[in-house]
Amino acid sequence: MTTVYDVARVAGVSTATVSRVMRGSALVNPDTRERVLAVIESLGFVPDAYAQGLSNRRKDVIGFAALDRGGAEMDIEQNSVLFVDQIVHAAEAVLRGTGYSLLLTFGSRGQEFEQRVRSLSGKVDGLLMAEEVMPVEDLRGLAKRIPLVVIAGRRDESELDVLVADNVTGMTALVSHLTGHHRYRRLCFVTGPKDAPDARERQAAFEEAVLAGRDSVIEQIIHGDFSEGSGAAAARVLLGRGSMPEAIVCANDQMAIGVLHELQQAQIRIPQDVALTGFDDVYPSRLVDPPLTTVSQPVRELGTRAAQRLLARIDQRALPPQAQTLPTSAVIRVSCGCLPNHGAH
Amino acid sequence: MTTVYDVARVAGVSTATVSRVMRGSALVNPDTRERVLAVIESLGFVPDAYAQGLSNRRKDVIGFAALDRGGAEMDIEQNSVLFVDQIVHAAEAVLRGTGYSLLLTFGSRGQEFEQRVRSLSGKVDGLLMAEEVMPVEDLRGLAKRIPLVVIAGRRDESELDVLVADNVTGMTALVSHLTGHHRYRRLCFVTGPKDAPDARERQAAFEEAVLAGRDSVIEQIIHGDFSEGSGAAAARVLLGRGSMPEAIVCANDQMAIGVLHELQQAQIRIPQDVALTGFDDVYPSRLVDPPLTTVSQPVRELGTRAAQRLLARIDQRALPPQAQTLPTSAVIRVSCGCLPNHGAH
DNA sequence: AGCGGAACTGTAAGCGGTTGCAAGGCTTGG
DNA sequence: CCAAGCCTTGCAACCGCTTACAGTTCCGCT
Repeated sequence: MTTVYDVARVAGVSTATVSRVMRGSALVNPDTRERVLAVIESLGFVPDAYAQGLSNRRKDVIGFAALDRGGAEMDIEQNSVLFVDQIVHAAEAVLRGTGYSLLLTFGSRGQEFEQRVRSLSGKVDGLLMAEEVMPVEDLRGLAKRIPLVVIAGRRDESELDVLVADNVTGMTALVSHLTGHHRYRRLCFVTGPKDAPDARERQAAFEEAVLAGRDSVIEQIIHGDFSEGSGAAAARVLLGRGSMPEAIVCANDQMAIGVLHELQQAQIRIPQDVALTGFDDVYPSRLVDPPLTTVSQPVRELGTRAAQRLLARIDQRALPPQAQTLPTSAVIRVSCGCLPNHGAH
Repeated sequence: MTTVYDVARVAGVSTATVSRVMRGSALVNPDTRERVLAVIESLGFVPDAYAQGLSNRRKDVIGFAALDRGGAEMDIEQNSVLFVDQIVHAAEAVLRGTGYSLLLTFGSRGQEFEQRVRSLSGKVDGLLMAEEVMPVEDLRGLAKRIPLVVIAGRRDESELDVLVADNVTGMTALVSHLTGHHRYRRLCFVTGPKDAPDARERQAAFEEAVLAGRDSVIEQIIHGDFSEGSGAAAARVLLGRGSMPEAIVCANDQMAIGVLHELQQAQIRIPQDVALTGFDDVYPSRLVDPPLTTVSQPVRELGTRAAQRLLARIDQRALPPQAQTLPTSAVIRVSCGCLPNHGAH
């Protein structure tokens, strides 16, 4: 690997001068600059970012840690990767302009992953964390040492920068569409994993909204884990009961898609026999037949704002922690029993 | 930020000892070790990875550069992100076990992006590059300085490690299904971007396969760019002609989905009025109605192998360059005119 | 008692950049 | 002709960690 020393030697100058040229300092004679640039070019010199980082006390790297539900072997369809990936792309787009790059780690909760995140924190200037990657107390500890922004973590965190989507209003609107507009009375809910704050919030909002309806009831709560497979399993539970509720509300789209396929396989028609809804409004939700009624989250916006907030905090570590809540809204398509074109595609 | 010096001072030892404890060296007195560990714990010390990297001459980071067709504002549906994201996840899963993490950069071809990749190369031990991120000559130059593995780049590269899917056999099988089994005669093709080697290969294979059929003809080639929108545009071109071909073959699934929606909007039925196929077998392709006949690529496998190959090369820089070709296969669903359950879902 | 060696620990020299400070060369003005 | 001052450049310290090498200390033996 060629270093500044090599360049300096070949160009017949000191390393200080090479460094000045690299960084575009004004105090270098134009002729010298040219000479050094030529050598850099011919040697294909690229400065070692680690040495620079050590000297500059900044690494120009942002870490991104997220849960990878399902482990290494998961396929895209079994997973909520779409959500995470959109956030990654959004964050990367923000950082791109600023010279930072994104360092990824995925994992599933546990010692090993926490260890990985810890060591990651030595490689970066700041950390973006999606969902509840680790216990809150550890999170607080981390935040003391390094700028940290949490995405879709628990809302009630006053000591951390958090970005969340407002699950409540979206879910409330959705349920009131089901119980009000459609007059469905008997509803089921398919939950997400217990360690996902979003999942818990959606469930709570669902329960509250149903109870708020005059005569609607929660017929059953079925546990899922955000995966399509767990949606299919939930459908099988329903099938096993012999009777369908009037509407099935899922904590995310992937599970709704799992439910959809499993029920259709069993000749149950959606929405004629039972209404079905999701949450997230991921890309595939509008592609399935019938198109899924769901709640749209500003996913990219979440990523964008999180990245911006992190940059701000890196700039100014003393910023008071702030929780930003982004709005969600029900998007009515067909699976709830509405006619096509009501508001779709 | 706390450093080894802080730890050493508090623990009353030298930095060398702290370092030994951190790295689990055997030559430290158990009592001393305990004491140092306690201090590390209480100070929340995490070693600066950059200083470690400088000293160890390894960074434990792998770079990943990919094209981000559509720019910063693209949404997931307008983009081939699904493909890239799957590769990222697969590669990350391989690296995870080895202590490496993945440093991402996306961009669209051009000076600025190449510059970004160059500087990225100073931050990593090796580079994974998806598609034709930069001109081949620059790629060769890069590869001289740093271990590099190209995914889905051009095949004919004997000086680089390359991983490609065998577009030809998949496309050939697909076309012969269309012209043989279904006896379609008049086919159209929607191309991908010119700078994507995969797109070029698929087109060439398509043309060759059609010409190989006795009486089938290429009715029209329509230019697309892998985005769903460009598929819709292609459909509009067809609609504008007044007549449909018998089959529309798209260079990827996203464009096929765009075509599908646009044609259905115009009351054209798939596959009754015109057959349609995609390429890649991304997750949504089985969700659309009708399910898309397409060609399945071992995307995750591509990412996995690329990462493994890169690790091997980092271990042993002198390895002779190698091109690995992974098989693809036609997956027959409904959009080609076959009945459901032929081989689907 | 004196010595060899094992077990620990400390000293200090890098790793490859950056940058404050000082020095050398020139220009300019008195 | 000399001093002052600007422009360039080099010297060397430092960023935080690792590790070769050089002590210390403490045993066990002879």
